Amino acid sequence: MQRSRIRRFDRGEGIFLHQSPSRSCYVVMNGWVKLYRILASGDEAVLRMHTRGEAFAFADALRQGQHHYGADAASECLLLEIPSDALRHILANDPGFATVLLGHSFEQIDALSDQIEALKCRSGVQRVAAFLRQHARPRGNHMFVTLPYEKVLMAAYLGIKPESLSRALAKLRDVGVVAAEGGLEITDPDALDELIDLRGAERRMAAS
Amino acid sequence: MQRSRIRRFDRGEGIFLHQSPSRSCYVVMNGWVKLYRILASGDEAVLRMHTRGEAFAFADALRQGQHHYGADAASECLLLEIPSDALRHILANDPGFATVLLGHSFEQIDALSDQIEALKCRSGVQRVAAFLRQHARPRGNHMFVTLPYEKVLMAAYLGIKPESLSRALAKLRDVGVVAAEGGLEITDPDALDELIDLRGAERRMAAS
DNA sequence: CGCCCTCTTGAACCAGTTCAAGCGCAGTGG
DNA sequence: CCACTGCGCTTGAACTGGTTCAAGAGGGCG
Repeated sequence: MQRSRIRRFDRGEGIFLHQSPSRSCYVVMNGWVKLYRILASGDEAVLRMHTRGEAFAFADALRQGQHHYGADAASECLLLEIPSDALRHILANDPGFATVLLGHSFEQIDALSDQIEALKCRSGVQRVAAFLRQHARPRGNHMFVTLPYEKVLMAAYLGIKPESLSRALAKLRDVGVVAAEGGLEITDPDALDELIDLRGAERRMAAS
Repeated sequence: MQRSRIRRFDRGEGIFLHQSPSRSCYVVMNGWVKLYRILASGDEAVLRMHTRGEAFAFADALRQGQHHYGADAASECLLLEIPSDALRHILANDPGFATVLLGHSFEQIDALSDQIEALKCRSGVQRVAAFLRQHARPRGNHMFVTLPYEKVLMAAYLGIKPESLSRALAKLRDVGVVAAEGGLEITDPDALDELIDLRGAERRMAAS
């Protein structure tokens, strides 16, 4: 573990590139990291966002190949950088470590499955609403969301354009999502939950 | 391993339900299996399709909780059913087995990431095209796709409605995808690849 | 034959994109 | 001190991709 080190990244700084050789894996100590791919078309697909306590690039490190995605700092952040061979060394010597990694992989799979579920079945507004619910924390006697990063990035993560995100948030004002000092306040969480579970036909009914 | 057994399922038959207690995991010997969730809205999200040689529900089996998704036979299929505690027993006694499971998990993560990439950046037609390329096999001096299951299911997997899939395939006829005995023939794979990598603005140019 | 099931097609409609303009604000330089 | 610029975000209007609803074609089967 003494071979690992803490590194600081500025907002927007690259951590590693897609298809670069994998030399390390990372644990987020602070801030946000974006995992993404640039397609042949030039579009960027944001695969995952990671924050404090979460790990990434473990799979790439263990397989000793290239990174399966790129990683950028989405905000200023601190990362624990673990060299790939150090990781493999731990895995070979500590039998319990494989189980820890397995557990971690399973959580990733769950998170990705949730995303796919949302992309296939929910509208943009619903995905935004779900995103807000997920990031909402109690504050005083209301729920409060501190937007974790810029809206351009949030939109990319949700699979919509920034303009659509802007319009989605405008619509959510009717359901008690109001701009507040440094974020958004959710005055009626139940209404938000209800909106998230609406199916297509019901959405139109509700809009009228 | 003598505690495992081979089971046969008919097309459409349920294998296990979402949130039912996890008692076994499976390896597909033959046929296709659909992993899905039913949302509160009533919509169905198809998360993954698995075929010969692929495994599923391992994560659920090891975590000893409930299934994180439902599973149905998409076609008639043969599955190797492994009881959860047998799996845990192997994991505890065979140190190399954890590595195998890890590798398997990483492949799942890659597959899910690819899906997210497609859903966030590609149009419906492009996803259909990519699906066909992925399933195309050489046959004579052409590429040929045997459609693996009904189009309703294929559409759900691709995150579009059956009608849209039908129209997408109609559009792809212009790019050399022609109906043939028992499937589709791809006369110009390069054209298909090109279409897959087109970005929004270029798509409209090409359409004219 | 009639029935069901899968798939296709058409027309109206809606969600999200695109392009363009405009606002508020921080940083810069005259 | 204030114009100027760049950036993040919002808003409007036109447009497109995909959905919805409804109708119909074709095949398999009792």
